[in-house]
Amino acid sequence: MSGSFWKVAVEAPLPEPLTYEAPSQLEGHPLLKRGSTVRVPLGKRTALGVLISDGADGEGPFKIREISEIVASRPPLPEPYLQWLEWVAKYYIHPIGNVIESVFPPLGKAENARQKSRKGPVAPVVARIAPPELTDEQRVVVDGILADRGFGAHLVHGVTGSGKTEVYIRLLEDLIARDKQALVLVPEISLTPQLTQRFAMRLGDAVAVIHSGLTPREKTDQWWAMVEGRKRVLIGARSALFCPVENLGLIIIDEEHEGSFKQDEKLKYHARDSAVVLAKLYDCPVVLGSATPSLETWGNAKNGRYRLHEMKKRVEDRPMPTVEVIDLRAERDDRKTSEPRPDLPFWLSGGLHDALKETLLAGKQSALFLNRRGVAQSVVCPACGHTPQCPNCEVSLTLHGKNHLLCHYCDFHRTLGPVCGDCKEGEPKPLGLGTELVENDLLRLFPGAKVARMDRDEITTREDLEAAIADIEAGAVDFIVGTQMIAKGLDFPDLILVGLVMADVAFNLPDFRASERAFQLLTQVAGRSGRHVSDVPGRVIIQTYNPDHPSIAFTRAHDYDGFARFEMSCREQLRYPPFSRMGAFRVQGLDLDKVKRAADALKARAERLLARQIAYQRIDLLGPAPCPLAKLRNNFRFQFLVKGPDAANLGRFCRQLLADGDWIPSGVKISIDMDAINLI
DNA sequence: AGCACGCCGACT
DNA sequence: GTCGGCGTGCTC
Repeated sequence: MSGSFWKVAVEAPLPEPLTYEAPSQLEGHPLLKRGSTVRVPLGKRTALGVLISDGADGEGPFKIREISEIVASRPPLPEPYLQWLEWVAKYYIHPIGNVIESVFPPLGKAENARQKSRKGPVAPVVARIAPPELTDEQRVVVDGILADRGFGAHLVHGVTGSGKTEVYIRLLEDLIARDKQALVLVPEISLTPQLTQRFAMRLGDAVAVIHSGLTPREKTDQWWAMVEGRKRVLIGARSALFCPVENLGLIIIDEEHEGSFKQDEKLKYHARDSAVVLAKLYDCPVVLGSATPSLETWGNAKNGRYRLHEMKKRVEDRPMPTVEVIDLRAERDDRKTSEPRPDLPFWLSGGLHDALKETLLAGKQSALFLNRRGVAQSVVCPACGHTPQCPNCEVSLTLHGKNHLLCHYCDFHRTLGPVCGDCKEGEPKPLGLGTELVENDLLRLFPGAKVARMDRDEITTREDLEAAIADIEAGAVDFIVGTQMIAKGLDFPDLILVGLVMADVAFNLPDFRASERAFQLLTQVAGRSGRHVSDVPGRVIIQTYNPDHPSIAFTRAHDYDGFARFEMSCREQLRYPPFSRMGAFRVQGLDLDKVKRAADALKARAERLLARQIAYQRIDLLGPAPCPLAKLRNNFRFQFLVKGPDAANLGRFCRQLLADGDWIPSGVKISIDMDAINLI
């Protein structure tokens, strides 16, 4: 009595669904249908899977095994959601089984997980407050988006402090009134209590929150609360997209330009782009918000694929901060000639020093931004020029504290001896600077001042972050010194001065997006200043060796449009995204020679494929070349880029290129990163 | 991912 | 002589 055959996406790295047989006692079961979760035997164990389609035939080299059971506790995946998962697997060229398992609740044993967690509530519980009055600009944007409830991608381009969050809240209030559910995606780093509280104060207990600080049990609780419809709005980082809600009516992506929406390991999906596809399948709006949209999104807004909504003013007509640029080259020359200021550390210009002092005396707060942690970038021996390197990665070690050398890419660390390990003569000296050094110098320059350092060394847990924010809000801090961590989302009333210690670090990276990232970073950091003062504008001081760099010039003028126009024309000339799509093949392994040969072989295969099919003639091949970080955790890494005008065509090419992996030598791994953001 | 198989170093 | 290290390979 054989039952029907089913294709099942099993939670294992298998490229295709496997075929199983539904035993006769399952025939007629109401959950024996596409989207249901089942348990199946797989090798010597049992695994979860999702039914994809019936009617498969029993042909093939395998002996077909039976589905063990239907996991009835999990609701079947909604059809549009399942279609989305299939799209994700295909587009990002990732095994369907591994894509499917991302939608399983974090805690495997769903049945046990459905009890309440013992800890306090995960989503903040706060008193509701009355809505503020919308500005004219906000009103226009809200009405514009609400005008059409079907699919539409909307870019809300609003300057920092223009009140994008209030726009989101209004859209969510409307959505809750219509009995729908929404996903709100924010970069993990800005998923602060400050932000979630703002939502909770207006939307009350409709809000669920998922972030990396939660235990699996807590995440699972939030997951079920959304899936069962007890909560309406899920706020989370990119992975919140993998919560299969039934009633999806809106997706919001805040700070859509953020690179962290792209996952760069395992399933290398872009949460923003995937969200647009998900919204399309659910026929609902998706809202992308940013003060500095990615050029990909800007291109889509300009060519009419996305609707553009502009907010050019800060709320309550607060002024944009003034931006001053200090040329560090001139500053260095000054120190040789006119009255030298030996009291100042090398990284601090007289102008920035005076501004810091002034702000301190006025009882206000300043923030100094530098995207490098540690005391120094590295150390160098003055006698022989030797710089200690990480033995596992091709990078120099960073100095932390007095004598700790740390690799920022793997967990290698060692103590720095008093004499150079190479020539045994020189005494190693710090080279460059990091947040720790800035902090130390500030404490020396302004005795008694309170300095809060915010970087990954100082802030490791959510509690640390909450404590730091509370300190700053309470006015117990005079200076904030931080990395990226302070660039995004934070909103402090007394913060009126922002200094960028060395802007150059951002745009000297070997990446075609370096200028874009530098502009975004500068603008976002600058936007932290003076958000709550209506009379005097906040102040931003940028120290740089390249005052004429376009990223700086346009930041100074608060001119996003100008920057976008400039950068778009560069991209167009070089046929870089958004004027093309790009996929990055990464070839890695422990044996340099083997890896190199595999990378060359991959290119040879690509060339053959290109020559064989006319449809691929406009695809460019770049490389293979060693990755900018050519050795990481002992793995040698090569990169091979493919570029083409059409996403679907390029995708087909890449899938075909990876179709049979038989030729890949053992010990070498090849992966593909579609629409790669991180080319490092 | 698991889970096995398989072939080389230090231990009762 | 075995215990066990984790490299390699397979799963309907």
